[in-house]
Amino acid sequence: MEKKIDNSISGDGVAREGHNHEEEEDISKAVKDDEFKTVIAEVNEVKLENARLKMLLQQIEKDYNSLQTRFFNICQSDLKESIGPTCTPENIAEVEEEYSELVSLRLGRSPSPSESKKVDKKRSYDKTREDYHSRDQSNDGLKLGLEYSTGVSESDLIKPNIDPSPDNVVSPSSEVVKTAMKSDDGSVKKRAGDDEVSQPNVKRARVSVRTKCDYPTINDGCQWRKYGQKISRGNPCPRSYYRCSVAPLCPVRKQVQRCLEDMSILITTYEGTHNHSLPIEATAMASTTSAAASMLLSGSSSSSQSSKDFRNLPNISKTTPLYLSNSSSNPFPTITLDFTTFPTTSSFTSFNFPSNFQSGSGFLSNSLSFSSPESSTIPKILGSGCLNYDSTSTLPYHNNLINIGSSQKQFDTSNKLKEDSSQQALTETLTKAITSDPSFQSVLAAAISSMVGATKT
DNA sequence: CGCCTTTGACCCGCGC
DNA sequence: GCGCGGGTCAAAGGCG
Repeated sequence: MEKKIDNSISGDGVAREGHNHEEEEDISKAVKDDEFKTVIAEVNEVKLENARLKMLLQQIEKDYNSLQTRFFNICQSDLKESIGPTCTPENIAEVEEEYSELVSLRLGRSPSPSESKKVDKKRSYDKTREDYHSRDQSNDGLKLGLEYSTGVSESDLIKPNIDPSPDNVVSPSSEVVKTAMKSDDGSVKKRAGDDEVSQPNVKRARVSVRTKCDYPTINDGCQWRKYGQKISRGNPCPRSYYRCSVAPLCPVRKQVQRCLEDMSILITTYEGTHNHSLPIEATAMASTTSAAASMLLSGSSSSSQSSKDFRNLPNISKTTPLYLSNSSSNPFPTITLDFTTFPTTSSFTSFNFPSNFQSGSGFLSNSLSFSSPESSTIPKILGSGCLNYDSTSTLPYHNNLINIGSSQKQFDTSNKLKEDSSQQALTETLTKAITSDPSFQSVLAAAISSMVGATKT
């Protein structure tokens, strides 16, 4: 009896338990279903997003390809023009070779024969630098679009957002690549902080800034430590060598020298990119020089071609040489920003340096004047004040000149009539320049950032 | 004490 | 190979 009761009780109990368990299972099942549905919905959303991104990517690729085609067509048409009616295969080969040297922005460009030789020489020169050189080659070979090769980003960023980091092109070496150097006893020692300078064939851009300044050096907001001084040939004024002392491993250097023609003009040449944060007052100069160097590198040819380049540009008259831009003594592509002139009719103030940047001594810049052999690729922009762009030598910096395109048109901005009549063409050309040349965009960006920075401070 | 400038020596590339 | 010039090193000294 007891057992029956027990059984019945226990049986009831089991039945009840089973019922409860089923309910719980139902509930958990419902919850799981909900979760499953949610996950599926999320997956679907992700899929949609993915599809959208794919489409975007395809669109970008499409745009890129069309731009590439257009660019190539332009190159081809220029090529044909330069070949002229007497068009022989030899001619074509010759001109193409020349183009390959002149146009470093050329899409998919492979190094010119001379460059290849250089590279080979480099490799035989020092195997320890092979990695670096291959990187350099890759930088050299194809630089396109708005992508800046920023070694800076790998370590530390300069404050301005727009940092084209020319010297990433210039100085990926600015990271930790130390130059080996043989000492007297034959052993190999390292030169502290000599990251890029002793890379003999590395393509390095320099940005030369001409300012009217009574002080020994301009105050660009950065901290510098002098490490050497030399009296260069032909100029009684000594050249001083400074190294950035903000960060111990910063590869940036600058040379300061007075101009022989005008002792009031101070020529400051910057080299390298800061691998650390900069004080806000130093960012304007840093971004500007970076942008300028970026532009230089993206469109520069090797220095050895300067004479050939000049030959191709009879319209460009050579001006008084600067010591730092002497092709024989300066194997590096150099870009010169001339802030010694004062345009009166310009409305485009591109570089506003901090007030302590010797603005009182007449430092004011308004634009860039490009006189370049690479006219086919580097848009000639704006000038009064001036930025002279060239591979090795400083080309004439005409006040109030705008050199545009390969035709080397010159717009006298001081002449209002001409300005009005050419306004439309200028706008069109500038639009083309902005849309076609990433380097120009970088300079423009730097200029804008400088302006924004100036208004903020 | 740390940072900077000065300055002579040294290294290296290049032209002859 | 040698000389020249540019660029850098590193010891010594100054300065705050």
